[in-house]
Amino acid sequence: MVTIRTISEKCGLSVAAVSKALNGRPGVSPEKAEMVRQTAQELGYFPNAAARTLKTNRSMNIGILFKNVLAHEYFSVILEAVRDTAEKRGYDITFLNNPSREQGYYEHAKRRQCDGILIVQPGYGEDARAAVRRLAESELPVVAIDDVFPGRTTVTGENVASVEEIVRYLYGMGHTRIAFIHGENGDVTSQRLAGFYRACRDLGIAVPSEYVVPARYQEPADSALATRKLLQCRVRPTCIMYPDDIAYLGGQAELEAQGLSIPGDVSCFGFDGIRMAGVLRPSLATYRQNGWGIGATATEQLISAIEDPKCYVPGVITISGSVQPGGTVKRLTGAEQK
Amino acid sequence: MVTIRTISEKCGLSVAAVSKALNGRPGVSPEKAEMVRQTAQELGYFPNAAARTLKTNRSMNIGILFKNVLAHEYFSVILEAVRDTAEKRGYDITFLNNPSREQGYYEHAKRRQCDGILIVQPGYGEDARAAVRRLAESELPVVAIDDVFPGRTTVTGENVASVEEIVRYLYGMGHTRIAFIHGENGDVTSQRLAGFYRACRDLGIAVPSEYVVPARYQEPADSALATRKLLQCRVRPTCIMYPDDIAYLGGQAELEAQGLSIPGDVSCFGFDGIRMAGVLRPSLATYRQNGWGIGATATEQLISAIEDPKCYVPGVITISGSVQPGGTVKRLTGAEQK
DNA sequence: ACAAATATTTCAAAAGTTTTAAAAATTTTG
DNA sequence: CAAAATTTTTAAAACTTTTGAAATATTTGT
Repeated sequence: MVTIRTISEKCGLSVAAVSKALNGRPGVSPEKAEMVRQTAQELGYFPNAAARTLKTNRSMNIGILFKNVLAHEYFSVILEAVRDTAEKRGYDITFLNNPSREQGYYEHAKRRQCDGILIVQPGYGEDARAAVRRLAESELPVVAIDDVFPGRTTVTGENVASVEEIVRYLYGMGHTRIAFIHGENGDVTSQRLAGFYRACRDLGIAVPSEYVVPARYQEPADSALATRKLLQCRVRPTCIMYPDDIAYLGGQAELEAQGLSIPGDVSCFGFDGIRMAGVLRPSLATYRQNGWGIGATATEQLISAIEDPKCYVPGVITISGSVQPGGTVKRLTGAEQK
Repeated sequence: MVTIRTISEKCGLSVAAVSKALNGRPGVSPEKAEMVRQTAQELGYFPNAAARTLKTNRSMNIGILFKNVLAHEYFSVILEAVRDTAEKRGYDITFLNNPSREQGYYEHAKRRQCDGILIVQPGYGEDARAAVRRLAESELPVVAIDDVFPGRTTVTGENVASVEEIVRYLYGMGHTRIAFIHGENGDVTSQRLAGFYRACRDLGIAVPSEYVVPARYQEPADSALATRKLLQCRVRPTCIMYPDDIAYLGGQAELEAQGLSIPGDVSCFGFDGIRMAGVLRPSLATYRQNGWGIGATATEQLISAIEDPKCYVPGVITISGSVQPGGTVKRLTGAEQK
């Protein structure tokens, strides 16, 4: 194995000099530094991360909580962005294991000397919840995505403004009877609901309570059921907003089963903007989340905080997306609006 | 920081004794061992991975090549399986960075002391290809998924048999005019083609050359175009097989645009069995790959090889999936078969 | 040219763990 | 009960790197 010592012998220098040269530290003459780099190259030297970590207590490693979410394209994109950003800054990423009795997230992170932690909303149960809190309350730099912890930095997609924007868009297309099928309880959902109510109020749109129906994210069956309920309203909505693009598929199936056409009879709007949306026929109008931006920003924030704790600003950073029009929303004529 | 030494002082033992006790090594009396474990627990001790790695030259870390594939559900599932399996065996996983001039996959893996490497078919370009080969030819244990390297273990989904099974299924449903839109060149595609031709020959199905059309994986637009071509055949196929489920969406759009119904006028068959397939209307008949099995098996193989090199058996391990029937395939009556 | 200042290089220690060989304590055997 | 065998414990070295202090060499000002 070729180590810093091998190089030092070959160059007739001390290991200290070699270390400094390799790290571009002052205290070694330019010629010798060049010579060292040259030799390292020839010998095929690469630094031993473990030794470096042991000595410096820095691992250039970011721990990441990421559970059961890979199947959602939104999270996949976030992960790609995290990976890409971390790589550019010279960091590796390590998945933190599911917490067990003898080792929680925090213990795992410490054992691996993680320099910081990224919490990407894991589908955690009650037990894991405690382990997450332990992490959030630790001395480690932590940045969370789509989840808020006191005193911590959070990066999240627009939730209030996005739904407002959607409602405005639909209103602009002539819709005033807008139904909203929303996801299960949580910060994200309550914010989206707030956005929905606010936009409706601002635009003077009345919202019958039966137009707001609960369902779950990523569960087409729930949305199918919710859609059926909506179709039974005395005054049928002209447009239905779904919790997300996948959930929309359930609504689509239900509408089709009832012999209704999209957007001829009912317009639809998704959320997330996954690739599939543009491929469906009719293409799904949706709100395109900037998953890449969210992942990249969170990672940048975390690394900045790692490298200079003064950079750590607790609070929520919101990354906005944009309405992506599609064939599922029909422009209503005056007559249709009634 | 609480280290092995802290424990040794508290227990009045040497650090060596503590190390042995903690690792369940012989040479320390049961009572003292218990006492050490107890104290470690109380003090909240966790071993320093860097120090351990430095000394033992084992990192309990698996390097993984994984690029640009997260957006495909098939690969997401594989990654989840890898993660889960590695975790159960006490290993962490580290993404290997994109190769740069000064650091290829191999260098990164060595720098981080990875104990073994998992190559999950990355969408690599020509330059990365060289870095992959370097890895595959290294002394490190390597297991590849869906790609073959001489002298290495490969875990892959069924490619020949799967397509044979599909054709038999379609034949059983009364189809004999079966078209195949296939993905871009590569081992996977050529195997699937081989399976297609073999099954057709065995069943006595004639395959006009115009029934086999090239496209790309995960590219609906390609498949839309290919579908249009197929519809221009003098004798129109009764069923079209697509490269994958996402690609099918392009075909679906094209057929709809031409005013043809699925499966009334044309039956369709996908590949991969992603979740969406069951949610579409009509539900997509597809071949469900056992992504979890592939990921788990590959990881098991790799870890076995790491822990006992004698376990390393070069060759291809095939994990089979299964035909998943769906609404896009119509059972043809005698008359329709013509 | 010489002391002072500056730049370069080397030395030695340290980080936390494992491992080996040797020492000490205990148990078994003749 | 002493000697031999076995078990338990200890001390020290090693793994590779970084770092601050000490030592050496070089340059500058007078």
